[in-house]
Amino acid sequence: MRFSRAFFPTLKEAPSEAEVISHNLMVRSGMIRRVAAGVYSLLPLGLRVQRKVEQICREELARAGAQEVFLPTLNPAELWQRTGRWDVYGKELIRLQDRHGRDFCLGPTHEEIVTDLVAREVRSYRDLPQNLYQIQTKFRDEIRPRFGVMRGREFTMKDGYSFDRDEHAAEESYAQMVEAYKRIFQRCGLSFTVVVADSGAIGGSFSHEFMVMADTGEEGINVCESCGYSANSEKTPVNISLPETPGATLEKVHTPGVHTVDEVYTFLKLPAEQVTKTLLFTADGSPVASVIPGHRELNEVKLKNVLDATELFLADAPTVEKLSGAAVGFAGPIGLEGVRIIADDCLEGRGGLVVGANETDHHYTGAEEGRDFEASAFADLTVAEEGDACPDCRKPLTVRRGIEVGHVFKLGTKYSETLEATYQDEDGGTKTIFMGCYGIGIGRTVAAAIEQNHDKDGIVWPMPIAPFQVDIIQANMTDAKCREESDKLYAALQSSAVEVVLDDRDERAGVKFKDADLIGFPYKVIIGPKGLKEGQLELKSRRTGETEFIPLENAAGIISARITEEIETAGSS
RNA sequence: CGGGGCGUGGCGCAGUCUGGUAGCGCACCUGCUUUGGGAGCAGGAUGUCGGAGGUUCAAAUCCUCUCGCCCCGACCA
Repeated sequence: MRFSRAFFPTLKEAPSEAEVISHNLMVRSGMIRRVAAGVYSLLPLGLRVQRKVEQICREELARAGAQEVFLPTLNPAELWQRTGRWDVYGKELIRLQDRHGRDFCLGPTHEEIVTDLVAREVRSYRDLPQNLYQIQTKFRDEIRPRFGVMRGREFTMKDGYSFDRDEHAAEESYAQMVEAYKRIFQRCGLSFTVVVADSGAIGGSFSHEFMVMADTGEEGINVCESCGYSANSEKTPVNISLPETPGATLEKVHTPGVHTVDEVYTFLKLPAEQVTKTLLFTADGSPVASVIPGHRELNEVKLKNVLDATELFLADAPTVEKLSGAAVGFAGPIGLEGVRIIADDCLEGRGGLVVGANETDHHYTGAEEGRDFEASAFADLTVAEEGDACPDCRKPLTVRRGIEVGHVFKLGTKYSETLEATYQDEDGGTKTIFMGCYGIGIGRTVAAAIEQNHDKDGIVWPMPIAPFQVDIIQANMTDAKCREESDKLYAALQSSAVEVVLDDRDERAGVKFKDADLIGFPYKVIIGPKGLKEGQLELKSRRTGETEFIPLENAAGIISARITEEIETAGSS
C-alpha cells in the first residue's frame, strides 16, 4: 500500500469521545470511527487487524477440529420463545417485526439457531461429536455502551458450540477449546489469565473466562499469588469470619435520617461488622430479602443462583416501603412478613447485630439470628474482596482488573432439551446431546491488545496482528536516489509477501515518523540520503526502538526472514 | 431509566452568564522556501452555531419542546 493513496486518516489530537487508551489510539490511528453510541465503522487499518485475529481463530479452531458456519443475524422469535429467552433476555435483545408483523430479534448469541440446526440434522451417535463456530456480527442493546469497541452494541464475535454424546465427551470438547483459546490469545501477543467464572444468563454448569490483565478492565478478578487460584470476583467463594459478640439484648434505637451502613455505624459508634444490611429484591415475582454484614457488598449473581431465579431485580422504593412499612434505609429482617429471608452464612446464630427496624428512623441493636428473626436459608452472598482467604490455600487473595476477551461454558442439556436435540445411541435409546459454547470478542481482543501494547507515541503491535508489518519511510522526497531505492525495496518486499506500506507522501520525515509510531508498524525502514551514501538503510524496531543498518542488497530478504521468524515465535512460545 | 455534562467549519475548542460584525489552533487548498522526529512565510476556502417553535428591532447567546452524544450511577437500604 502506498501511504499517499491509503485511507489512513490519522489524528494529532485525541477525540473527545475516547476515555480509555485503546479507544483513543484506535480513533487516532484511523482504525475506527463512531457512527452512533456503541456502533463503529472499521476503516482499513482496523479491519486488517481484526481479520488477522479472525484468521488466528480460524487456524486454531481448525486445528482443534471445529468447522466454520455462518448463521443468520435475523432470528425468528419462535426459537427464542421455545427456550424462554425471548422473555428472559430483556431489553438487551434488539427486537423487530417484518412487514407481516412477525417478531424477530437480532442475534445476541446463537445457541437457539445452532441447536435447532443440529437437532434437525443429527440422528445417530455416529453423527457426533460436532463442533461448529462462526465469526459474525452480534447485537446487544447494552445498557451503557462504552470504551469504543470494548463494549459496543454491534460487535464481531467468534462463537462456537460443541455437541457431544455425553457429559464426559462434552468435557473433552471443553478442554480442547480451552487449549485452542490459550493458543489463540498467545498468538495475538496477549498476556492473559484463565479464571473460573459464573455462567450468567447463558446458563450451564461451569465456565471459564479468558481475561487480559489491564487496569481499564471492567471485570474484577481474584488471584491467589501463592497457589495460582484465579476467579472472577462474582464467583470466588467467601467465608467471612465475624468477631465474636457477647449476647446482647434487643433494643430499638432512634436513628433519625441514618440510612446507609456508613451512617449507621458512625452514628451508633459501633464497628461496621456488627451492622447488617437488608436488601429487598423481587425474584421471579416474589419478594426476597438478603441480609449481609454491612461492610460487605452483596453479590447479586450468587443470590440469583441460590434462589435459582431467572429474574432478580432490586425492589424499587415504593415496594420497599410496602414490604418493610418504612422509608428506604430502614428495612431489616425482624418482623418482615411474607418475605423470604436469605442471610449470609456468617450470620447464622450470630448475635449483637444492628438491623433496620422496619420503621422509619429506627434500627435495632443487639439483634440475634435464631432468636429475634429467622433466616429461611443461609448462603455465601458477598463479593470477594482484597485480602479474603483463597478458597484453595487460605492465603490472602489479590484483586486485579481484567478485560474479558473469551468465555467458555459447559452448557449441558439446557438448550438441547428444550429444542429437542437428541440422537439415537448404540443401544437404540434416545439421548439428549450435551453441549458446550465458546465465545471470543474479536474487536475486544483487538482493543485489549492495544491496552497491553502501547507507549506515549502510539500502538506497538505484536507482529502477528499488526495491520502491516513494515513501513518504508522515504526520508527525503527531493532526493531521486532515495525515491528510487524506496520503490525498489517496496517492490521486493511485496514479492516476498511482506505486508508493507510505502510512505511516499510529500511530507517531511517527522510527520512520517509520527504516523508510523501512532499506527504501530512493528518495523520502520528508513531510506534517506545519509544511509544511502554508505549503501545502507535503517531498520528500526517499534518495540525496542533499536536501529540496525543493513546493506541495500538483499535488504528485502533480511527483513522478510526477520518477520517470518517473529510470527513463528509468537505461535510457538 | 436517574444524575451530571456537552452539541459552534473535518478535528480540538473559545464565544452563551451580560442578545447586536461568528472566532482561535490544527487539518485543508495555492505559491515560494524548507526537507531525518508533527516546518516557515504569504494568500485562500470552509459554518442551516444539533433540530423545531417562541420572546425581541435583533438570538450561537434568553424561554419552551425535541434529537444526539459523553461521563457517573442504575443495588448497597
